Amino acid sequence: MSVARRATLKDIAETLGLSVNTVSRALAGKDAVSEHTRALIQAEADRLGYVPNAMARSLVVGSAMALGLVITNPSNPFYASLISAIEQGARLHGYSLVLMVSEENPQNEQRAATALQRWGVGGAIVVPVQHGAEHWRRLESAGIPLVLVNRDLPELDCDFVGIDFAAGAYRATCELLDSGVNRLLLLEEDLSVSSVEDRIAGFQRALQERAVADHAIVRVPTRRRQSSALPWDPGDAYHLAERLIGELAPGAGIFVGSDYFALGVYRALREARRKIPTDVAVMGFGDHPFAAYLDPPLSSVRLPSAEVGATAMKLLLRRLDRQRGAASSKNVRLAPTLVTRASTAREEAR
Amino acid sequence: MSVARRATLKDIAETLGLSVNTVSRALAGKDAVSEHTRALIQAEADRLGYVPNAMARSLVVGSAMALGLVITNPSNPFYASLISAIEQGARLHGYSLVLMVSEENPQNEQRAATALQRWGVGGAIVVPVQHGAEHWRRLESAGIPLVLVNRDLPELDCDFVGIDFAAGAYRATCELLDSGVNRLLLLEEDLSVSSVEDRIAGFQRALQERAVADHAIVRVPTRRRQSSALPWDPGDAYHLAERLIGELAPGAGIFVGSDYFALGVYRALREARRKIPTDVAVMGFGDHPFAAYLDPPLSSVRLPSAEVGATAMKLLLRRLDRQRGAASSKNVRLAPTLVTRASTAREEAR
DNA sequence: TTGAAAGCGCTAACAT
DNA sequence: ATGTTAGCGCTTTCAA
Repeated sequence: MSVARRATLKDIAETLGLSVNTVSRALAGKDAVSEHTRALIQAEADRLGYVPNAMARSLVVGSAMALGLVITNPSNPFYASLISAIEQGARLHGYSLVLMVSEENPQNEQRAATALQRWGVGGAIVVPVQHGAEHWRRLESAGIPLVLVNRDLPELDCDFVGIDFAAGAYRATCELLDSGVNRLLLLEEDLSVSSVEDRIAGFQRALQERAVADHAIVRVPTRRRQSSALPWDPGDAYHLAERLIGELAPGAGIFVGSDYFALGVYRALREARRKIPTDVAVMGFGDHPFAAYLDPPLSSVRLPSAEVGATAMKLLLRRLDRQRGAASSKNVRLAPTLVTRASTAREEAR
Repeated sequence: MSVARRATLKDIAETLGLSVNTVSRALAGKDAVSEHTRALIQAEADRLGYVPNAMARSLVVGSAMALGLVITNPSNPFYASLISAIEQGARLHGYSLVLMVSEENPQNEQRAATALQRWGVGGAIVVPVQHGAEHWRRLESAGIPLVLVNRDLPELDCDFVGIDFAAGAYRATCELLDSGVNRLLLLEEDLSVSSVEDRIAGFQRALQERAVADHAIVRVPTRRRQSSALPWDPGDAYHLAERLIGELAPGAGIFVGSDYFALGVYRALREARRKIPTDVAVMGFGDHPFAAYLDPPLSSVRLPSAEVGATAMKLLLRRLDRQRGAASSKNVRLAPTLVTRASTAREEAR
């Protein structure tokens, strides 16, 4: 394998007896080049397989046609589809995407911030770990616009796109109550991140409004607490549900923070021979692809993940266009949709 | 928000009355700098919040501390965990990761190849679309090592890491037969990619070895055929299974190309009041997190996705170290593991 | 131990 | 329409 040195503008210029500058302008599609020479240059560039050097270009123009994306965990389906949407947006606008993963680890996140600055990305979309924000502030004051996703950082004055988890949980809880449930359990991860807290808030608001006294919030201990960005484990919910089931009088409802937890709850109920929704209604969160195919199909809260990504990208591009436009920072919260299925069927229909 | 110009070596050098060169060496941790000046320089760098300019550096040294990852679809759980593993590997070795998504579209893939070359990545890990490889050959001859994942490109002489889908399908089929099944159905996507073809080959080999005459391969028409990188849709399998179920005498077995298809099959069987595995045994593929929690728990073929990622990264780093070491290209095929659950329980146990 | 000079590949300003 | 010059921020000779 002969490793040919990469062709440069100079190579083209020399064989054609032109100046580097002319070649640059021709290839950049600028005016002030005769059609004739342009054709010559193009031909020679093709012949040599010329590929412009992005680093040299970026060095001159001061910033790279690259954007950063910092997330906590690409394996999480929500973030996976976020990546999808954001990469697509970047690609369609001619940007490359530098992906960094924090694994929920503040130190990784700091390194990521620095790396993005090193690379001179034009801007970044970040799902922050929510432990300190100096490193992000540094980026901002270096003129690198940030868009926060999913978790806000009040210390930072930048765009934010998230999902209204509280509203989703509120509606889900109402739906459970409307279905005729008289005792409600919330199974939620034992993590202090805003998504969890917002869900709890929404849950509580619904209960207060309807003065439902009989309810409990059960925090599920999770490995995710220590080991960062692990997936939700249905087993965690299963073990907990197994123990709780005895206390569940018929007419109870269980709302879980993730469809994965619902899987565990389903199994526990199955093994205890409790019927869903007759004995216990179940409401999921996330509307994963499998939700509709469980037995019975699981009601769940659908999260507009692709929309979140697209919106974040839109906001970032807006900043990038109106260079340092003093546009005040936006705060967008997209509403989840409730998908009602048999696991929360109304009493009359049971 | 005041946009401070980014500090450079020159800034540090000037305030300290040193040469740019000395500052560079000090910050790069090289010898030939007195401890005293090194400390001074470090202090000043910290004060100014100096962050080295990766583009300038790369321009000089000729290649960037960045690697490329080109995949077809980040939303696919398999690729999601591939991203995870590869990003982690890159990070631990000081590389940044440029992510490009082809969406199974050859044109996108070509653009990705070019973009990677522009950015001067040191190497790339690629899940190719399998429609032409000239653009990849270009990268290789430019001295950018490639590692192919999941789908091989015979035209290219580079490292390959994949999963032995055929072996997985073979073992899964054997397991079904051992469980006492007398008629076998394979539900497979109507796509001509090597993963699908290999699964079919493994299936057929098992049947031939045991001289099982009663079997059929049903290709499931899928939107994925046209619209590229869509997710597997359980509904596709559901609709098909609905129609096929009439023909299934008790003792039949269904092997599906994806656990998502199994979801559809489960529903169809449920609605037809056919018991799993008593009436029909079901074997999945992929061992998604939900498989163990279905009713009955779904036997499936577990794919070592993280291992694939880690191996690919290892091979790439090997190339990167022994610069253009003429090491012959490796061809690694990792074996999937069969996870046996109730959906294929042995006859005697039924 | 430190500095001066050159140059990586490109673009931007200013000639011509 | 084309060329010249300068410089982006850094590293790499080679001298001192």
